[in-house]
Amino acid sequence: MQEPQNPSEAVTDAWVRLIRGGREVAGRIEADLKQAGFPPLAWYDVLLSLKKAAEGRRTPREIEREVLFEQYNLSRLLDRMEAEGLVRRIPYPGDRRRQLIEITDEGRALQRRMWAVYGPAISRYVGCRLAEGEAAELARLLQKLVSNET
Amino acid sequence: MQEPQNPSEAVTDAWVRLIRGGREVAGRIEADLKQAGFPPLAWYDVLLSLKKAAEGRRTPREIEREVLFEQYNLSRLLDRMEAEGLVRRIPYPGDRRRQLIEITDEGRALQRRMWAVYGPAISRYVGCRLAEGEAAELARLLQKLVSNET
DNA sequence: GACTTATACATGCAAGTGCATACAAATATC
DNA sequence: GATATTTGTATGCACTTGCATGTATAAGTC
Repeated sequence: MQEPQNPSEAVTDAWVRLIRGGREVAGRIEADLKQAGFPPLAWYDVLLSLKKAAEGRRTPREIEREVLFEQYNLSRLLDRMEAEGLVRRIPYPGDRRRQLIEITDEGRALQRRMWAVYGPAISRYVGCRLAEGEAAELARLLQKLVSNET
Repeated sequence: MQEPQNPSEAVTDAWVRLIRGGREVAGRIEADLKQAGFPPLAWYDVLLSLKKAAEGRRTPREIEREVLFEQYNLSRLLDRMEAEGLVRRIPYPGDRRRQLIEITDEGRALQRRMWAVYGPAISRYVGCRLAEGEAAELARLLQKLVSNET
């Protein structure tokens, strides 16, 4: 593999816009959620991850990997979510180190109510600004950034 | 303007990858910087913003807008950077509410030393994964997300 | 020119995060 | 099967961030 040199202008530009754009759009969407009285996106990510899982259960490790959370960070987020009755920690059969996080009915309900704000926000701040083909192309290019090399 | 509906799958996908990809790549780059003993990217952003400015000076407001920082956040970041001798606060002529932030020689030096790590990191984690045209296309698409509408 | 409003920056306090490390159970090693 | 290593999760502490608000100066209004 080629030793890394200084990046071209196009590459630097893409990188800067990736960060700035991501922050900008995330900020707008988070603002919509907050204004509607909802918790941050991280909560939604966890709820959705659990909802998609079989029986609404996942280990913390699985959630971490899916939503790119630090272990200690997720641990405390789950504390808060459990305190709100959105998830429940249950023992992992056959391994007492582990645990399963299970989404509650209340958690499912919150996920649905958040989507009613979140979905339209994605449309407003992303969908409305890109043609369908552009969105697909953007997704494809971003995909290339996260493959497992280097 | 169209009332926002639920986003298409391509749009949602682009959004999710934007956030996840941005976090992932930023994490890798920050890790390289930290490992080299440097402060976080936010510091670099401020230093570069000042360096590009005429006489190495900008008001906090200008910096905020360029790097998308919260006001209170930048205020405290500048405290830390000033404590490290990287920038200096000087009075703004004709308006005693404002101030000018000026980069010091030490600040310029740090920016250069950080670039020696940062530039190659951008190459490694972005440049190496995209053809030149793809990088340009990515930049173009991301650009569309931050124009001033809605 | 007194009074209100707006702008620029700072700050107390609560909440979140990073880092290192602790703790506990499981697995590997001998 | 005792000991060391690894894996999964939690936590103390320092630092950072968000929110609300404070302070000071400038600009607008009458």
